[in-house]
Amino acid sequence: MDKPDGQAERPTSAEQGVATRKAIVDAALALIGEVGWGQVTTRAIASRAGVPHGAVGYHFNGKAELLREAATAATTQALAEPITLARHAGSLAELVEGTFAWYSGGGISDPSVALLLEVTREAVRDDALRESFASVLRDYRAALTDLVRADQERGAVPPDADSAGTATVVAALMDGLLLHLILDPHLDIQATASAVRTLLGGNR
Amino acid sequence: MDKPDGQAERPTSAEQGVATRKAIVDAALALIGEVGWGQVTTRAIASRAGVPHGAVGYHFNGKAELLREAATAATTQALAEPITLARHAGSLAELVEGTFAWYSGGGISDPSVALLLEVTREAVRDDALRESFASVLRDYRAALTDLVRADQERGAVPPDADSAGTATVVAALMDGLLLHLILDPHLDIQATASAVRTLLGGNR
Amino acid sequence: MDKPDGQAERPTSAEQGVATRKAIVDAALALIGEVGWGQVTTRAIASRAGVPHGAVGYHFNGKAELLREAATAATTQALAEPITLARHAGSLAELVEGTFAWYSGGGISDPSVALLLEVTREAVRDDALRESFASVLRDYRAALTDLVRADQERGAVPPDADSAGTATVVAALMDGLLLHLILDPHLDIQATASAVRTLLGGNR
Amino acid sequence: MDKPDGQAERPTSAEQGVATRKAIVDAALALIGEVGWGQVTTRAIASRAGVPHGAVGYHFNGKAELLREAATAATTQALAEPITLARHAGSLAELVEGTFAWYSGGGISDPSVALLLEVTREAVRDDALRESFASVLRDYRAALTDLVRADQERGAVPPDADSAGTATVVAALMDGLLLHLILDPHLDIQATASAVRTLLGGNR
DNA sequence: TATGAATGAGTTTTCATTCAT
DNA sequence: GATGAATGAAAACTCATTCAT
Repeated sequence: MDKPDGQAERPTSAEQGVATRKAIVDAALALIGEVGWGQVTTRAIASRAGVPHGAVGYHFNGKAELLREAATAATTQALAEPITLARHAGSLAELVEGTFAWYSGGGISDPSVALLLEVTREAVRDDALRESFASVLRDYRAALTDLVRADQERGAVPPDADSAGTATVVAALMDGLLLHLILDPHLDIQATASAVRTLLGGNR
Repeated sequence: MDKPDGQAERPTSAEQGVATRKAIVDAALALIGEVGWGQVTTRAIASRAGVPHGAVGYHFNGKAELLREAATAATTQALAEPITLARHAGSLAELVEGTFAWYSGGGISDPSVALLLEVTREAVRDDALRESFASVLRDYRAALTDLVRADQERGAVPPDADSAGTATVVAALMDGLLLHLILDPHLDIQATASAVRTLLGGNR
Repeated sequence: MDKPDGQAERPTSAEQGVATRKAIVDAALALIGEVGWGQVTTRAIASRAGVPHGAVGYHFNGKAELLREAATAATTQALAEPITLARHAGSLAELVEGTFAWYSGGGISDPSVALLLEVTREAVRDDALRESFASVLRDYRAALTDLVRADQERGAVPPDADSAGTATVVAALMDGLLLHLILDPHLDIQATASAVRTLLGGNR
Repeated sequence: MDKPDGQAERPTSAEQGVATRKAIVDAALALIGEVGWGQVTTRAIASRAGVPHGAVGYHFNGKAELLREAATAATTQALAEPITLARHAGSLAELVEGTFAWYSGGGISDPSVALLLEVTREAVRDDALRESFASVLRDYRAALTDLVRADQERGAVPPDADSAGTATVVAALMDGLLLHLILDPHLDIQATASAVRTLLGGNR
């Protein structure tokens, strides 16, 4: 702990190390999203992070380890908000509407979207990364499952529907739509939203 | 001295050139799927295609042009079968069931899945590639839209649902599910299929 | 010989070969001046000449031989006009004034200037090329020497001056000035011309 | 632990870097003169400089930048001695005689002559290089102009001659002669020197 | 005779990693 | 602990030349 008198002007060596590590990871994440995983260089990371080039090799055992650590952190960070939203949503319909609103408002341009696509691509060939990403996704689907169950108790979702399966359907639908939007920005979101309302609402 | 019977024993120089080009593109596609877009090297492509290294530079203006040409061809090829299936399916339900069966049967391991993910990632930063991919996707959604309309006439899909929107929903759902399956192979496909049946069937 | 009836529509194979050779040499010369000796490629030559790429290798034993042949022709061509002018000039003063006028009129931008500089540079390391260039220069200086002698008889140049040496001085002066003009286009030509007049005229 | 007496036995990292840079530039200059600008390769430079190949790319942003930096330094270095000689010469005649003596003694074979010719050729297509070369040449002509003025006060050069123009004439004459000597080593220097003496001396 | 596809040697450039200070 | 200069492996690209047709 810092001296209780508040004299914390000079950070300790250890604190400095932690700050440098974080700066490097943050810079790596930003660059992955901007230029793509394969185009990220250690020099660019150091430059973006404002740390000397040697610091990258000093704090991480090679670029691969750094990127993996960054990517693992990224999935958790990027899904933290969606998970929180799912946990606090009043109903599936509310969550879905909110997501559509975000898409319509240009959410596709969010840096985290490109970043997550990069991480997904990388996860195909990196089991550790995939498992870590899958774990976060399971948390997300779990939150959705709870929401589905609440909706079922309320009668908004058919009681005979598999709750986990329904959660997966909703998650897959929204993520798949994001994918199509990335590739075709002119896709008609409103018509899609309307169709979703009809399908989900048709059960009532 | 071409025999008039049309039996061209030896390929002409031009024919050989076309064959070499194709071999290079095919090798590039295989490698993109196997090792990832960024890890593909011209040497590896040449080696895989069984042509000398210089041939790559001779037939294409640099690696970028080669990969883009290959990727453009790939999207068309990879979606040709799904589009055909959609055009010949008797109903949306039949198509969806077939897709689920393919997923259950290990379809995720199909090389074209990894390839399409690579191309998608690349398309984010390459407008020409994205537009070409988007065009194929529009064809795919158009086939699905026709199927939705047929189902609506038959009463299997609510007549008030937006047909194009519904087609997008189905496409996004299946592609998003593929994405989740890539990241989490243990995901319960059956429960998801069941939920989809309930949701789609609930309209009846 | 062509048929006396004038039926020369189709050039003979030999004539075609000569024409192709010339087209290649001309294209090579143009390119040397434009992009520099070392940047000239056989493909660019063929393209500029409007002949198939294979024709270059067919008509010349390699690029080096082609460029040397072209360069040899170039020196003769480029100095043909100055030599003619020297042979027909009424006096040294007239020739010098004409040269200054050409310099003032933008003669430095003439493609042959850049070409001759390229050839000179190359001649340093190619004895055959240097000897051929030197031979043309000797012709040029010989024409100037005759002019000096005529001036001496007329009393415009001191009779005790070495005529060949004076010719060399004049040639070197004009060429050296060209060199300085290439490097420093803002050089004051008029002041230089004035000084030359004073020096040459001072003998009277 | 640097000794306070200033005797730095081991060069610091930064000092070493400067030395490496210089070694590379020097090697580049030597090679330009020996094999010609276009034939210089980074491998050859590294080899000649005794540094690893990668060092070239590390210290310079590409071959072009390296050669330009080297060439800029070369012009200054190569003209440093002529400029000094001009500034300390007692008269124009003395300087000219000294130059002729140098030419007669084989000065044309001096590596810097070939190097300057290479740089001149390159300067035609590189404005920055040309301007840097032109600047040095202006210094040279300025030194000659001062010499001409001194000669005019002494009566060795006509008072009505434009001093700057006369300086340019002398510089152009000597450089042009060098050019002719490069191309025709058998040129009679003595006759030329004699003619120059007559012309310059004729003013008296 | 003439073509242009094919080849492979050689060059520049990039960059993660290492290591002396 | 920290730095940044240095290294060398690997990649893409260029291009003169060759050769089958």
